[in-house]
Amino acid sequence: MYETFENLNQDKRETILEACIQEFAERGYEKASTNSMIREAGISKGILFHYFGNKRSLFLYIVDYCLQTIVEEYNKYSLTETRDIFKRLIELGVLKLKINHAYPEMSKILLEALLNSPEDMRLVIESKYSRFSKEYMPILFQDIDYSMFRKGVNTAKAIETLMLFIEALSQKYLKDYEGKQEDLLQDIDKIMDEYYEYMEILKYGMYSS
Amino acid sequence: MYETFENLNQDKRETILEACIQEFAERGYEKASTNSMIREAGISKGILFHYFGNKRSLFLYIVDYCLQTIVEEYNKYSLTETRDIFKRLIELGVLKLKINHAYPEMSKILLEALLNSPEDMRLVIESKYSRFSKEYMPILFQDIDYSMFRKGVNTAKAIETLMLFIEALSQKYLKDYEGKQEDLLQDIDKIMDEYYEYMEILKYGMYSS
Amino acid sequence: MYETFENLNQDKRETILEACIQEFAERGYEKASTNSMIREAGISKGILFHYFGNKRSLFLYIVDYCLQTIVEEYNKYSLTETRDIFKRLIELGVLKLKINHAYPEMSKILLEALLNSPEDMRLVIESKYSRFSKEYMPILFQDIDYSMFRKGVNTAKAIETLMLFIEALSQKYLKDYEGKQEDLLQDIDKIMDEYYEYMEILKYGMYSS
Amino acid sequence: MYETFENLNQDKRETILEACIQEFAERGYEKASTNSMIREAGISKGILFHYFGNKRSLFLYIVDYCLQTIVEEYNKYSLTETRDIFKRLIELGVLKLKINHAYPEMSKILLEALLNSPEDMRLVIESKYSRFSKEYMPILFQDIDYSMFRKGVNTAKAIETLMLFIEALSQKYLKDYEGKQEDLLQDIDKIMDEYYEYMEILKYGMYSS
DNA sequence: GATGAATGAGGGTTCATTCAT
DNA sequence: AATGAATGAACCCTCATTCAT
Repeated sequence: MYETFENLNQDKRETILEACIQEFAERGYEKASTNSMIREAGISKGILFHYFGNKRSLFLYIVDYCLQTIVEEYNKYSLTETRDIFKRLIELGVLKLKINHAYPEMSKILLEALLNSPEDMRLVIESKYSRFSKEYMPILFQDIDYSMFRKGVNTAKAIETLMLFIEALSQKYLKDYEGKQEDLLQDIDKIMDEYYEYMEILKYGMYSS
Repeated sequence: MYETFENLNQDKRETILEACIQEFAERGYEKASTNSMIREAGISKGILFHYFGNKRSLFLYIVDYCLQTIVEEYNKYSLTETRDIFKRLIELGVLKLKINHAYPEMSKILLEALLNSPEDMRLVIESKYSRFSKEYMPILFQDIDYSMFRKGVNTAKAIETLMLFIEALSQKYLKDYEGKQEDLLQDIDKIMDEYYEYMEILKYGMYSS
Repeated sequence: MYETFENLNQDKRETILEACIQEFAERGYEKASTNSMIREAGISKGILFHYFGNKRSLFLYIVDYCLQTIVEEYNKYSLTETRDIFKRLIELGVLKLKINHAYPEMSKILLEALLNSPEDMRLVIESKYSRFSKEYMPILFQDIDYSMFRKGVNTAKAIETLMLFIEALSQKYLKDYEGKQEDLLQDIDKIMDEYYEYMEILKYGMYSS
Repeated sequence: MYETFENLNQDKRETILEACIQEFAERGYEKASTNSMIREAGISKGILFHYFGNKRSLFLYIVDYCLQTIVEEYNKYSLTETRDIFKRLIELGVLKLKINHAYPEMSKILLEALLNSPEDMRLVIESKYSRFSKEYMPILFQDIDYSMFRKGVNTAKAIETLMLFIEALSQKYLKDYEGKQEDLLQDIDKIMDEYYEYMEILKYGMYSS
């Protein structure tokens, strides 16, 4: 399956992928129009369905492609060696921010796929995600130096707090920079400083002085 | 505009509003079917468009209605008199949770309207929101006792941190309780306890001991 | 259901029915094109589906309409009072012939509906038919004078033989006159004579001299 | 024409023929999918059309092939030497039944081809049939002992009656045994007895006692 | 004010046929 | 000879919107 498509030369393949990604990102699974895709990609109706069978399979292929691309991107950046969970999470947060910003359409597709896909695709998509999570999460949490937390702090709760917060912060920045001309990357140092500033507050609450 | 609709007797008006709200909440703006609405409301196709002109205007009207309803709900509950920002925010968070849970459809519409509406409506909808924010935010932050923050803490940043966190926490709880049989209200005390637990960690980092 | 359609003025209704009947008769259920129907009837795509919901319902409606028309036609002609099964069957055969020839498209639809309709419609269609058969068959066989059969003839077998034969004969005549300019009705007397001639042979074998 | 196909080795040729026959038999001319055929036959799209030009020609070729196969089968069985038309026809009827049952797909194709093929192929197909009939009929009717008919019986009419009846009877049995597990061949003696029973009735009417 | 019949572009999908390789 | 990628018209069906009544 999909091999017809994957035997295409890179140029054409990317043109098609881009057209599909753009359409799915902009309008979501159900509203995305295969007509728009073929128009944009400059291919015929028939060949799109020859490649992917139907809209559903096309979408799942695109989700796979996005997930793979994004995961590769994550893997490119090895996190700094540190046992300080704060440092790790900040790094992760910033990395996430960068990747989200570098691949806004793919990121949008992946997010929407998880939240708003039709019932019958949800399970499939969730399993794709969990495969990634299971691979990545352990790296994030192994060899944390828990001794730095002050006594009385529920470390599990603390870490959950941190992650929730990082997530929320990412969303905020993405929204701020959405559609703006100037690149988020230019401001990345300023953003990291802000991250640190926010995190310092949390850190103070969690670590022993 | 809309005045023919607003001259209707309350019963009919509410039947129509309910039908539209239900449909928009369930299927989102684009997929929502005006046919479903008129079927549910027991009115004719023509009159719906006579009232609202087109689907877009109908949706904007519904968004307004939801926003107004939700804001009124916020205003019903006067927050406890306190100058402690933590207490205020926890109360706000819980209030938000309650209202979201009490008006799940309206809340869903408002959220989706902000996130997923077509390009050409986004600006209009955002401006509706900001009008509300501008009205509500001051109440939330007037007469805060900033003296409780420990020295060196950027209070503006701290408050922003808190709000981001509350928001993220709300989303988490709503997701947890989404579709579950048992009522969120039954667990509200347990949830408030958890809120406090999380907040204690943050508070410890921000307040002087 | 279907009431929108049935409220149409007779002219338009008949134009549409005719177009649909023609298309279904010519190409069968699955191959029949709703596009051809609307083109022929001069109506829009939307309104056809507004009237009938979908192709399946449209077809069932058409089958009902044909069945009703044909049954009415049968009922118009009351069979001669006779207790001779031969006479009855000849009359019935000729009547069948006439009706088939007068309504070739409806007859074709009804036949095809019974033989070649998709699995999920077969039962529905069969039940429509059986309602008609149950009503009509008793009339055909009540008060038959069985004493006329010669001894040793299995009357059940004999009658089955007759009916099979009549059926086959009908098919032959219909095929002979199919598409021919000259009308079967003009030749009906000649045909009846032939019928009698054939039947005399059988009768001689079954009746006591 | 067709010669590239006919130069194939027998194995491949039969694989392809079988795949096409199966598909045409199962779904009829128009709905038959060339895709299914090539999938089943394990050949490429291009070569199928290289062999046969287009679907229409392919179908006509298949019809020819079926007709030829079935005719050969008829010729294999030489009818018992007898001048009694009844015996001949019973044998023919049973032979027809056997062949229909032994080659259900080819038989189905031939029947459908005659009844339901598109306008523009009907004539061509009918002429193929008639060539066969003209060849076979004389054998059936030569040296009949007409002296056995009783006086006053129009023998031509009588024979036509018999043939029509045999045809109708065959259809009945095929329908009865269609899709049934137990084999028609097992019941063939019982069926022949029934044939005789029916025919006795007719014979009594036609022959001089 | 109120109805709902009517429109037609657009939705995803299938398929015989062609043609560069 | 043989492949199968590519085409595009046709398939049934949906839907916001209009308009005569």
